[in-house]
Amino acid sequence: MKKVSKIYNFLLVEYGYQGWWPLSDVYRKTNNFYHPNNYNFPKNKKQRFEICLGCILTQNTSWKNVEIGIKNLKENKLFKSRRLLNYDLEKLKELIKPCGYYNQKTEYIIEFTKFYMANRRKDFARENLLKVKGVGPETADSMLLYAFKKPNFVVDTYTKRILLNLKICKEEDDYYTIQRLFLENINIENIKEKVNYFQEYHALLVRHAKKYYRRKEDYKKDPLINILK
DNA sequence: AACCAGGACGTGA
DNA sequence: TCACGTCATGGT
Repeated sequence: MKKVSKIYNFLLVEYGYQGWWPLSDVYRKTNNFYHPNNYNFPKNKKQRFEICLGCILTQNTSWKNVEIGIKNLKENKLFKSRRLLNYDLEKLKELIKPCGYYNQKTEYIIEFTKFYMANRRKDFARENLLKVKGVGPETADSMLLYAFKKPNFVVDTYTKRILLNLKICKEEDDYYTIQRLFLENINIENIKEKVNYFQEYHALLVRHAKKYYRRKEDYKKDPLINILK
């Protein structure tokens, strides 16, 4: 099935490099979170930690909202795990409030940070990440792919919505069925290249979905339908 | 002004 | 396992 690579090629030409994962201090002067066609991130521990927290904060929430929370955290120098754990709980909730679900997310972030500190010298195993309260399959894969550069494919609701519309998957397909579709239809050997590819692919799918998959009446306008014929 | 956003958890069946 | 309710702010 060459559909997987056909989709990628089309999206890349259509939208260009997306520069994920967005980071608050990439281009400080322009206040731009993105770094298109530069996969050399994270550059340090703070950036890695910021990505992990961002993965939790963006659960079922627009990135615009998350940006506000990220800025709040950054202004208070909270991308250091020990400092975050010692920070006042109610103040922390206030900083995270713009991200929505702020009570849960504050708890999730604290739980994750404890895990993060306890395992900082080891490699984060996916199964262990999933034991952390607030870290599900997508969040775990996002962290592994963007913060730890592991070749995992991130499946979000947009991904399934697109594949359903293109009749590439079925309604009853679960997370891992869809993930396998991508993992098994890529012939890139080099791990580094594979990571870059998966990072870009997921970002492109999100970009594309924002254009054609917010309202149902737009689904049929998706140019990918014709591309795959 | 309703509707939804780069999900995950807890519950009951 | 699985369907369903819940969590919540900010943008369109």
